[in-house]
Amino acid sequence: MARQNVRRPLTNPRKEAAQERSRATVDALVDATARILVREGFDKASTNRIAEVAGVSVGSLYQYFPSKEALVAAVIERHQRETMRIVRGELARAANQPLEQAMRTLVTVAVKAHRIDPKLHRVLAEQIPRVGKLEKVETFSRENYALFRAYLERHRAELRVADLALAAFICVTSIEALTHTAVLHNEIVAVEAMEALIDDATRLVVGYLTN
Amino acid sequence: MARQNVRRPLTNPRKEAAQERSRATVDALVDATARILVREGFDKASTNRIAEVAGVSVGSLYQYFPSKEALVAAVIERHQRETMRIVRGELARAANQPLEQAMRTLVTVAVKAHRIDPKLHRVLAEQIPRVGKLEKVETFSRENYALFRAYLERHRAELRVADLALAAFICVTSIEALTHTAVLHNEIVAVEAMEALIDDATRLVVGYLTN
Amino acid sequence: MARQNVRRPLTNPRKEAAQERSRATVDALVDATARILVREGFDKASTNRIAEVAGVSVGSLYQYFPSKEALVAAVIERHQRETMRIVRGELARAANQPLEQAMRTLVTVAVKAHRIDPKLHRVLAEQIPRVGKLEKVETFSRENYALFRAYLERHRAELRVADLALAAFICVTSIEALTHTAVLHNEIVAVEAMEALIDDATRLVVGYLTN
Amino acid sequence: MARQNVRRPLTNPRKEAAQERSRATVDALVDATARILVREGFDKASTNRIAEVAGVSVGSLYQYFPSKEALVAAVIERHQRETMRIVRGELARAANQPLEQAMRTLVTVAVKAHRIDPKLHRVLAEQIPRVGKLEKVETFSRENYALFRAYLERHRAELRVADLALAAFICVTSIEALTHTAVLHNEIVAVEAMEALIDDATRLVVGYLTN
DNA sequence: AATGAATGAGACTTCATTCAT
DNA sequence: CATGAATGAAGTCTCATTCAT
Repeated sequence: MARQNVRRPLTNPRKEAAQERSRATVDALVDATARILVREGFDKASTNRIAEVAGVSVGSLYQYFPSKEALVAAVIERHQRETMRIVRGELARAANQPLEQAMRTLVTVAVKAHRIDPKLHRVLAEQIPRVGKLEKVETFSRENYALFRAYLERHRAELRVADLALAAFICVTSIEALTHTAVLHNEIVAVEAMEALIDDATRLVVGYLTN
Repeated sequence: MARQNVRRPLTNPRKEAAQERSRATVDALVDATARILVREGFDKASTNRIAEVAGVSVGSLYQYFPSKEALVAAVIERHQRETMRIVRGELARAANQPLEQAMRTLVTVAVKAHRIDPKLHRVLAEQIPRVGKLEKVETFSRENYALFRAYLERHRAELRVADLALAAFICVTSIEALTHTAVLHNEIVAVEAMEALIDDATRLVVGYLTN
Repeated sequence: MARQNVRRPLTNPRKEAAQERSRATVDALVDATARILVREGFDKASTNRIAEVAGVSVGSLYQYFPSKEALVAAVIERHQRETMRIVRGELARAANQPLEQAMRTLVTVAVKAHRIDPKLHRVLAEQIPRVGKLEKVETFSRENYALFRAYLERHRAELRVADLALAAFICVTSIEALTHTAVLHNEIVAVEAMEALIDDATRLVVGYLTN
Repeated sequence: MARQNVRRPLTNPRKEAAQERSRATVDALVDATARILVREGFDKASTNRIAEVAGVSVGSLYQYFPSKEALVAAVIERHQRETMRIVRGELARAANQPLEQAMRTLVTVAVKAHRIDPKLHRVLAEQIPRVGKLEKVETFSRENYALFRAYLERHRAELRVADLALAAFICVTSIEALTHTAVLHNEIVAVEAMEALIDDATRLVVGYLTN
């Protein structure tokens, strides 16, 4: 009551604090969503439950996210951002490597990417379609595909494939499927097994591109 | 007497639909489910909607299917049965073909299989995990994998891969992913494009297996 | 089609046969209802289930009973008829017995009556209210009450109670409650225990009436 | 965190209704349930109807009660609590009274208890068995029985009954049945009639216990 | 902004009853 | 008459979202 009359400097520290609190709330909500998604599945992820796990009221949830979809989208986005952060550097490195090495790098990175949070990845892979547009994921694949294609263009001389677009499709799709399945379905994979997979996946695409 | 108390998994159908009228109803329901799944997605497939589209009352739906899941399971099963019917014969043929030809056969069959009802296939692929046990699908993949592996055993002499299990995994996974993605995501694919894909997918696995 | 033209003697044996079959069906239905009521409770007693247990189609059920209520009513009626058959004779005997002996007879008969089908009795006692009018039961109590009251009138000289109506109410209600509770709630009662109960219940009402 | 997963029997309430508005809602729901039970019977007491009569949405109903049964249980509990509040004091008084006076007190209290809300009492008596565990009621009877038995123990010297357990059973059961039936079935009872009943019921048990 | 009580459309399912065969 | 497939009103319950405090 009396509080409202307290003067504060114009560079409002209050606001900053508030902003920080907001960010914390948002994070808690996204965290909670991801956690529930992983531990209990999409169907258990009701907004009330999410808010509860986040230690926040439903009202607050809707202060920051206009809908449940938005929340799930945020989880996806964050997962993708994390993936990108890890992947981007290594992909850049690949750009300057000779073919075989580059392919090995790609495969290795793909495995790494799938290992960031395999369970979340799986849930998202399985339930993303239900969340409106899967644009985010599409975007991601497209970027991968584009980078790969560009690499092929630069190394066209070494290749024995006619249609680079097709070649890119084949390589990207195969690598993605192999690493995805390997990581998710044998959730605990012995290191050696994974190394063998990386070897063979590399040989698969290199052979295809160069023979 | 005791019969009635036997608990069945909720994904099995309820009655065998002896009479003709029954069978028509059951078919209409499965049809309707598939149609809604394809046109409107899993979330719109409420039991009331399904019954409505099937031109039947909800009561009838529950006379034959103990739950919504059972209906989806029936759709899956039917789709799988159809797929199998088409695939099985051709796979048998592949068993006696030389490597390259066999691989081409496999890829071609995979494309054909995915073309049976691509949209349905897509929905099922995306939402099967939600339907109780995905046993049926697993069974399917396993069968494919086993057949493939057996083929490799018989042709071991021609191969340059050490680990046949790994090789089978790589080939089956790649072929499945490539044909799946190619058929579903470019839903209308020019014949030539598909031929090129088949060529290259074949080359991909043959190269991998023999170089 | 041709059948309809077959001539039959006027004393139609067909009809008798049919009547017998009808009776069998009706009995089967009432049996089934009682059995389900006892074994599975009122809520499980759906008309479809009843028909099934009776080995008859629902359609037939409705041929003989206009509603589920009618079926339950039939069960009640039959139970009451059986009870009466057993009880009536003994009650008649009591009419000519001296007070104490008569009371003992009544109590004993009440125990016997409750033992005819205790579980059914219990279910009926608990769920009859739900079946429309409980007239049948009321009728039953009224008859008991009237008989008892008449007995008191005839033995008025020996009694030390002023209000015979009240006395009848007190005795009938107590005997009913005691035997009901004793039989139903200790479903397996040692014979001696029951004898003791009979002794004391007799003493209860005799003392009340004569002191 | 783990708290939420604790399974509770479905007859316990869900929340404690901390705020004032909540409590009002809960009360309205229990009230509405009792009212419908009395006026229209158990079968008409659907959750939607209850919510409607309570002037509340179904959602709110389920916010506080996990099932319809839980609501009925709440009604029972409340009724029992009220009964207890009235009865307990008087029973305590009886403990120190001489036999005849004590019995009269008990009978009088029983009448009073049945008069709290006779119609509700009747419905509950008839439909309680259907509501999961009738623990509450059983508990109640047991308490009565135990208190009565204890009284008999203390006055054993004056009694002419051998088996106190049996005697307690007979007295408690008779008093309960007489007052229950008297109050419920002659819903409007002239005061004198009730006095006469009390007199005679008292004489019934006193005579039994002491002659 | 935060809270959490309240909302209500809508999902799933059952079951007494009807009716075509 | 028998059969059993079909009906659909009605019941229970959930959950995304709103709104008064």
